[in-house]
Amino acid sequence: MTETKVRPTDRQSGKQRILDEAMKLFAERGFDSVTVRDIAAVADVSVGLINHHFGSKEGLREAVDRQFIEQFEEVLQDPAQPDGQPQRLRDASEWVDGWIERHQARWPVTVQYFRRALLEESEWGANIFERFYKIARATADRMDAAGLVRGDIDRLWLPFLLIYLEIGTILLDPYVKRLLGRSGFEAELWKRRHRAYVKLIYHGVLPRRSPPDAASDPEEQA
Amino acid sequence: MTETKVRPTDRQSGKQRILDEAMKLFAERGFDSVTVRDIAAVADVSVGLINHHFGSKEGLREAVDRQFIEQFEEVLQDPAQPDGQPQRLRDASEWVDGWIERHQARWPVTVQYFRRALLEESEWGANIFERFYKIARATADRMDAAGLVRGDIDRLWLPFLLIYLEIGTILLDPYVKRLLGRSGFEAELWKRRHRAYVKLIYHGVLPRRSPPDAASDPEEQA
DNA sequence: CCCCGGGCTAAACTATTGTTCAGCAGTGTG
DNA sequence: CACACTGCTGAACAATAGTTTAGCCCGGGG
Repeated sequence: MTETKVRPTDRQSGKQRILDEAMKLFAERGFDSVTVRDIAAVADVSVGLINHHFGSKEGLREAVDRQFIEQFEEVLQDPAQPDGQPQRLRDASEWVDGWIERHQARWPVTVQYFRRALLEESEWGANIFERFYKIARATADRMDAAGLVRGDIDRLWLPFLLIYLEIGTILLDPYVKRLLGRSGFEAELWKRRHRAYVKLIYHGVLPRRSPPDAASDPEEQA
Repeated sequence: MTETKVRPTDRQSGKQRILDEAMKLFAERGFDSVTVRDIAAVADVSVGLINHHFGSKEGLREAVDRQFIEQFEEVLQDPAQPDGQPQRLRDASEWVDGWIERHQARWPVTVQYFRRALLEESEWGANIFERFYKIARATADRMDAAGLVRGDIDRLWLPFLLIYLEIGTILLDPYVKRLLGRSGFEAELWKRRHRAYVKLIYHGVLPRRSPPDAASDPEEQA
């Protein structure tokens, strides 16, 4: 056996390893599908240590959630956006995208964890969604106040549609990956997506003037 | 005990009840979080019957998946859209929305199950996503051919953005429900959302002419 | 009438999984 | 040197959950 074990001093504490590996596993497979023995194995600690530090598996979940939220909060106060809310939609989406990029660069697992939290409808997942909503809503309101939103646009749904575009990207990325062969979060693809996103929201897809052989407004076509 | 038991002849077979109740529970809590005893309890059968009919819990999952796909396929061949692909985006989204409405009206669980399927990244969930993609892609291509898509629109991302809007609605509905107090799939809200969705895609949110006190193109603002 | 077979039950059985606990190794302190 | 403290181990334990099995009920032939 050529053990490639790192010497104790070189690696973080067992407690931290448990936290990190548990987060990975929960993100990949979901809480119930992961056993404490799985975690102990990849974290290279004994099963007992988990309960020693966290009391129970449920306690571990809470600790992992806490760690995630901590990182998340930290990033929400990102210095790139210091004074309150962004002024324009573009800023907002850039801000959100930037968040994802930074978040993902440092903790690829976190995006996955976020995905699971939303889909599993945890209480704090709902809180995070609500924060997204508030940001989207505030942005839409501000654009509106600046006269950047047409009168016939539905004020109720606009913020949600913005969120769907943003979060849909996160939730469905695994499938995009299958189709495109690579993640939509790879730098190049991701920036391209961002531009498409901003353009769609501002201008829609229709040509400014009527196309050659189509009625002026396809919505009104028979 | 005033047992309100339905007489055997009045209700469907135990096998079918297991199938239906398992689908509900899997949809709500996910496969691993549901025990065979949970299922047996709500289906009002003995634990043994599950393995009797399906061999194992895994066999039950496959049967439930099969039933879901069956219903799903059935609906994909919906007579409302008999001859091939829709011609215009509006038709496509109406078709998809209509699908959801009918699907949800008859099997509210199905939407939830779909949601879970996407989360758990099952093989057939990926297939369904791919079908969504093909529909969205074909629609975008057809609009493009009809000259309804501006030249500067990103052809790669457009179909995905359409999907994000559609599927985001499904995946995030639980949270919308919390914020709005009711599901985005309630008839009135849902139609409103649909109009907002179509309008956003066609025209974006910007006024056609420059607003009073804003530059003509906010993207080019400093 | 007997017997067969399918649908079904309930208890027993087994494997898995969360939890507990007695104790070991290293470190620092009086 | 004794002592305590912390991080940690791993076997044992208990609860949970999937599976197996002997057998009941009942309707339909032979």
